[in-house]
Amino acid sequence: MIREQLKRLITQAILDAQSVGDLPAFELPAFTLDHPRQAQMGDYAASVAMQLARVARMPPPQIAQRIAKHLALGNLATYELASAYINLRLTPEYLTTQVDAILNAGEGWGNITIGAGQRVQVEHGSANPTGPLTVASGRNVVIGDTLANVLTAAGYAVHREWYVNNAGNQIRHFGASVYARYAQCLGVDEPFPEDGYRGEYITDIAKRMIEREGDRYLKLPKDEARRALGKLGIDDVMENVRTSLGRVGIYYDNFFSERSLYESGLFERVLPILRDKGLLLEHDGALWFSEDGSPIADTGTPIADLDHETKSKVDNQKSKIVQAVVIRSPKVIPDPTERPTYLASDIAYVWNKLVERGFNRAIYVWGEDHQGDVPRLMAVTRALGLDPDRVVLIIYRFITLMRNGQEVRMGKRAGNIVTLDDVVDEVGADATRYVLLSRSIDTKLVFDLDDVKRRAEDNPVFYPQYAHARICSILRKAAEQGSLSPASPITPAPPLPSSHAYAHPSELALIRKLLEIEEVVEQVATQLQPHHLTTYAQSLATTFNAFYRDCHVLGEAPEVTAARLKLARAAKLTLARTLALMGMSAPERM
RNA sequence: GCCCCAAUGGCGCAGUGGAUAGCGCGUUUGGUUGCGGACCAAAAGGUCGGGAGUUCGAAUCUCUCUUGGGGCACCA
Repeated sequence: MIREQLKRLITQAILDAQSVGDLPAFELPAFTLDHPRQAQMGDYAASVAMQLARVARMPPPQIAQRIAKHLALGNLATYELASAYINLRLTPEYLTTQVDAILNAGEGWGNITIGAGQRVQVEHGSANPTGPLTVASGRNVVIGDTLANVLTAAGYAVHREWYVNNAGNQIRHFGASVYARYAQCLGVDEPFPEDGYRGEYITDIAKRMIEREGDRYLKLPKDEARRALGKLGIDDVMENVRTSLGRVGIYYDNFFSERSLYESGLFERVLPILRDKGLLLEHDGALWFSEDGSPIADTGTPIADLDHETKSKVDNQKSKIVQAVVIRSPKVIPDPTERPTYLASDIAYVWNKLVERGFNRAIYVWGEDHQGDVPRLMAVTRALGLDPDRVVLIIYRFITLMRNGQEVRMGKRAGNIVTLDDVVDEVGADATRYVLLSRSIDTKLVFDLDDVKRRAEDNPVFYPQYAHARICSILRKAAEQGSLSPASPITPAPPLPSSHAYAHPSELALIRKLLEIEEVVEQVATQLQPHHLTTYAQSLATTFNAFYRDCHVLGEAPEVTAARLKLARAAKLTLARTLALMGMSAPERM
């Protein structure tokens, strides 16, 4: 990356200055290279001279001068001193060579290597398999999928996983609900369970069961029938979920069964690790996890677990001491063959991720309702002797869906859900993904269906796609005129003769913007904030449109047209890559 | 009560400890005898919620207060 190259050159200049005595000896602190606010100040600005004032015991401008004196930038960039700032400007010659570099990189353009092949798992989605994929889960899967795309581009070996919560109370209620509808559809007067799922899709599932299996479950003992139909129901739901995910371009490497944590005996193998450390406590017939092994008071009333202590002011959430969380209790789950509690699964699952499968990092994408579980998972991870830094929790805020100026209320139990399919039907997959990505995960997102549809003309959702289609149109026209072989829209052309270096400010601005994609990939991969992609896509399209306005491509002198066609192709490639990272299509026409 | 998140032009939001805080929508005024007007330009619009602190330098870090959202069950 260019920024890293420039940083290395500055570091070298400081070392050189020190070795000849222009600067005194000191340990070089970490420093940054920023983009100056004003373009006229250059492409990058180093404020390192100010940082060094104390250790070098010199006025910052003088330090800047002495660093600059040793700066060996070659033809990469030029520098200017502005007080203590060292401003660097990439040269047109260098920028010109980068257009070829972009086209040569092809589909790999924008990829960086910071991941160094580390194995990272992104677990996302993982909604209870008790109903269709809702638009609320849409934010989860789109965030997770996009991060997975970007981490892949950043050089990580990424594994995409959906955790199927096919155990526990909710599943029991679900099974009972399917059974009730099943019986009712077959004319049996079966009461609907109180904690049941009231959505109509349950009846649909029941009908499909009848079609496939007939009435044979009526002949089984109720408990057995409920369990069996629950299992089949989950399969049915998950199949539909997969179809819905496919419509927004989301695929998984694995669907991981929660139940398998018990069926494989893993849970019973991992639990002794905690027991041996004295972190498991029996109390009132239940089994508890207590991170510091502190005894549980016999209060006679249900123990409110989280009397946390603050271990560190820096990161409360992650380092909280968790004193008591129940792992197994007959009051919660009476059936000893069923999964004990949610935490029990988390214990086995994190072990499975980090030890059995050996991922370097396990990223969990969780909605804000799971925020309270963060300390528990971190505590369990520590207790198992695993490095908590290998567990990364991404907590995103929920979305509010608006239609006709009103908030659409949703609840899976009550059955008034808006599915992701509904939204995709209404506004399309690309717009759905774009909107869900467009805000920081830390802020709540208002998804106004009417907004996205109504203003299809001046809608920011389609702006980058429009720019892409516009480039395609130019390239098509060029092909008709014989300026470009239509068969090879992105194969590299021969390098430009140096006399045709790009010189127009709008050309150079566009190249600079194209090069930024690597920084965006790095930023998203390190901050795990996918909305930077939408910001970049907008500004990339804007920069291209300025080029389009100022620099005519076709009908200029042959060398100029050839050079600008190359630049247009590089812009098309960069737009397409950005859209692909967001999981959006790059249309040739709109 | 404890914990997490948010507060930035009229509205919606970006912003990596660095220079004159940006973008979209909206508003106003303009733009193509040429490649897609789903485009572009200009203008108006800001005490970055209040206060204190750290720092050469704070929208950004710390503390505190205010307001709003979420989480704090032997639920998931």
